[in-house]
Amino acid sequence: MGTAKPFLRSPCAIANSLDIVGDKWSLLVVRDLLHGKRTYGELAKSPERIPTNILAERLKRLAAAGIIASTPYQEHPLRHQYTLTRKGAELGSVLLAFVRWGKDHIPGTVALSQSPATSRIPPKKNRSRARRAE
Amino acid sequence: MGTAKPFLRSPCAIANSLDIVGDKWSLLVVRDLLHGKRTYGELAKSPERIPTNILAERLKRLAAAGIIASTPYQEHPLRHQYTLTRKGAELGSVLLAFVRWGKDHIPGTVALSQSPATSRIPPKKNRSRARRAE
DNA sequence: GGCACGACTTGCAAAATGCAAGTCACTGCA
DNA sequence: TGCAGTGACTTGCATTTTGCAAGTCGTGCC
Repeated sequence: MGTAKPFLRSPCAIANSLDIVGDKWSLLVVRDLLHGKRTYGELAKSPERIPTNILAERLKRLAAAGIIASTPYQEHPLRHQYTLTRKGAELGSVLLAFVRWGKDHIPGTVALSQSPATSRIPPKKNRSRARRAE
Repeated sequence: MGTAKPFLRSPCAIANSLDIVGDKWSLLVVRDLLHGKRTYGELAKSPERIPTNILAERLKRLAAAGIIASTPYQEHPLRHQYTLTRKGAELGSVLLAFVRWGKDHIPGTVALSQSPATSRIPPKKNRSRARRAE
């Protein structure tokens, strides 16, 4: 149990943070989640068009790292909604630092302001005929 | 000229920042430079042991992105010292956000406190016999 | 003269990325 | 009733990026 943490590279907090979210996509997923997106489809439609296989893998990785939590919101086709854990939400300060730096030093970039969007899970259009046997 | 920025993925400041430093090594190099390291050898000796080919490539990339500047500090074997530009130094706030997040959420990690080290460029032991023909 | 050392390069195997399809389980409508 | 969507993923590669191990170059030093 209490086996000492192996630390992939060193005990440095920065190095270990980068081992978790140090790639081109993870923080964009966190950004979208902070902005209120919740389903796979919404995440896949972000302007950067993350490849779907990578999105699926990142969601697993981030969940394994305790940054996001996925809870099923419907049983049958089995769909989940993804939300940030506290740990994940606190990456917000890192995102904020990136936004500031980017706007200051990369001409033309903008902060995709978060539109709370109040996106609910699929409007759940009343299923006219569905209902499986049983 | 005034050609519109292509924007690799989107105009988002975060996405564009990640296109520059969004990998496992770049920010560690920036960290070391902020901590006062200046030569290739010093950077290569960091606890994470960055592979030397990757270090050489990252230095080129960061220089091309205007994050670091390399100036020769000796002619003959031709050696450079690497320093952060203002743009690079301002990544400090991003690093700081990562340190805080890492220390709060990844047990056991620490901030490799910056030792100004006052590391000068090699002590320049007076060259006893060097001096090439000519 | 020759070994050692710092600063890079080169080669190559292994892993990650990106694109295009394919699959599964419904939903919607004729 | 049946068939074309649609959302949420998987699977298959081709390409690119890592990472490890050596190799090279030009001295410094004895």
